[in-house]
Amino acid sequence: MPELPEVEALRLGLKKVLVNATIRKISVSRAKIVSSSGTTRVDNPQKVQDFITIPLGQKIISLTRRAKNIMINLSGGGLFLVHLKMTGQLVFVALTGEQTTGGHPIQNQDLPNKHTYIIFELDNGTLYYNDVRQFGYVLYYPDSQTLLDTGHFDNLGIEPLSSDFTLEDFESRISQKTGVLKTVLLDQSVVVGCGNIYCDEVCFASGVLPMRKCNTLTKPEIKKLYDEIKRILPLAVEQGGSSVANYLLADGSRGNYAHYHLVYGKKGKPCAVCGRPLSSLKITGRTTVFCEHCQK
DNA sequence: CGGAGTGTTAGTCG
DNA sequence: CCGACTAACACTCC
Repeated sequence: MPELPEVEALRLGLKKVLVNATIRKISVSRAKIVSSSGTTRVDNPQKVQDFITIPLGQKIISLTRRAKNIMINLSGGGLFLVHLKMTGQLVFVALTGEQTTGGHPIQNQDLPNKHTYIIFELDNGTLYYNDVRQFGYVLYYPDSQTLLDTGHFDNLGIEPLSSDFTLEDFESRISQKTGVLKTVLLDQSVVVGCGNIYCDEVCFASGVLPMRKCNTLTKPEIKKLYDEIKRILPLAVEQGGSSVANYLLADGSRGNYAHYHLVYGKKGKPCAVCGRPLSSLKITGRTTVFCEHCQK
């Protein structure tokens, strides 16, 4: 269930092993995964047919990312768009047996397994797409313009890891908003990349309560939120990256997260700063954890 | 066993 | 334009 740092760490890990690999064979065992995105999911035999035939013989030339989407770009100009949603995983098993993975926390399990829906056989190994809840998708587009024309990226906000993400930009975006902070941070049309974990972590690190209305935030509070987004997300990419590289070293089902979370999943546990028990509340239907004492 | 909850996000409705 | 809610689906935890 990856947020931006996990997706970026996965991209960086896979980039090392996938670039220059040639696609030999593709199998799809659940048509809707490659047929359509969104909530109305329809099997489309023609899309499956194109997906498993057009890319054959092509090389993977690069892996890029927009928000939580990974693009696998092919030598023929086409590309795969991957969104892992809640439980998607990509696992690459090299011919040497070494594994590179990321996304949903990996269980020790056979590959392929009952949640494997796509298998890409490459000249240097095999790439598996697994997805327990099947919300994610891997779509093939003949070129990047066709992807843009779908409007898939139209409502995405600024990339927090890019140099375009400036304090001025963040301030102008957030101060216009009337909603509560957590909801706005979760809203991918403002700043992309924060999901339920990083929203809570950023709010805690910034000393700001997640239920604050955005238009009541002071300039120093906005600056602090901005600084913490710029600090925490790249830090998490690094930490994710260190264990994405080789999953045999990862500590089982908990995966690579949790080591450095200060509030997520810690309701009732002592605050890392003041020791008082952390509180919890639903905001926009999402469990939110915070410290009543340390966050204002 | 039953119901709630899960790192996402599109779509719908008032 | 908003916010609230739902759906897509499988599994785990009380």
